[in-house]
Amino acid sequence: MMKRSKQKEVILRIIKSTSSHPTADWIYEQARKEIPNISLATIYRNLKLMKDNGELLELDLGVGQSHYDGNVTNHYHFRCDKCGQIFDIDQPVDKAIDVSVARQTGHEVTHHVLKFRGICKRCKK
Amino acid sequence: MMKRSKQKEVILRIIKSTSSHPTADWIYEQARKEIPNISLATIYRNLKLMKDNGELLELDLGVGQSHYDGNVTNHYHFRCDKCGQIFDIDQPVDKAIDVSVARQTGHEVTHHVLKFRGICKRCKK
DNA sequence: TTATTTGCAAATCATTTGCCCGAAG
DNA sequence: CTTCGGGCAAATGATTTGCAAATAA
Repeated sequence: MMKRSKQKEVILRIIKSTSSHPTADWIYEQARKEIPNISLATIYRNLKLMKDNGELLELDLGVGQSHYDGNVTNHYHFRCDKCGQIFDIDQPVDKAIDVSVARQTGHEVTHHVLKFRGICKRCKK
Repeated sequence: MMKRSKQKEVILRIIKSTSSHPTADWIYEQARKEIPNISLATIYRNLKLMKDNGELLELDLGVGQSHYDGNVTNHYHFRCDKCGQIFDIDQPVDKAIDVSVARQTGHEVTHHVLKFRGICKRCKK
């Protein structure tokens, strides 16, 4: 019962075609190029729907806005403390650590979120 | 040049004497018991000051308010997706992974933040 | 037709700020 | 004294919501 709409298509296409981990705002600006009167609320509404649908990830970096990621395969991120840019980390996800923590704590561990912080290659120069 | 004040003392004492990873709001309620007319803005102002001073940590769990932790030694956390409670994870911090990511990406990695998610022991029952 | 979705504006919610007063050094 | 910290209320910024009109099924 989820209707498709032009705005949904545009939003999903924008997210799937970038690896820049954009914010809702950036997606909004891009979408406006195709649908000039699209509303920011529509962006947020659809991002949430698609997130709940497993079509994208919401990254909470703890600073300002959320970032969204069209790459739904589990992976880690690095955030530059200077320019704020987010990079994917090409490092295998360690499932064993979840098991280890579950055994140690007695909690049921479904997954973990790992974020690296520092200064990116470019800003370092 | 940081003046000491009764409110600073109270706030710091509250945080240092719990391992419940409280929110600013909870700290506010506790502080009111000792200083009834203390302001929430004062709580936030001092939490930020103390964070910048390295006296406490701010945990951003990506859901609602920030949580604060008087334990400044680097450690991991687990958040229950049902009750929202946060638990410390007694697992050694893996510094080697920072080095590995730095080598692989060329970025300067200062640290990483690792959060486990799932259902806690209590909620699981 | 009729259930969803949209755009818009107003509402939330956590956090921050401006301002003027009181307290610390 | 004189500067910094505090209380209060108003401002902010990101995200959400209510609602009537538009649109997909």
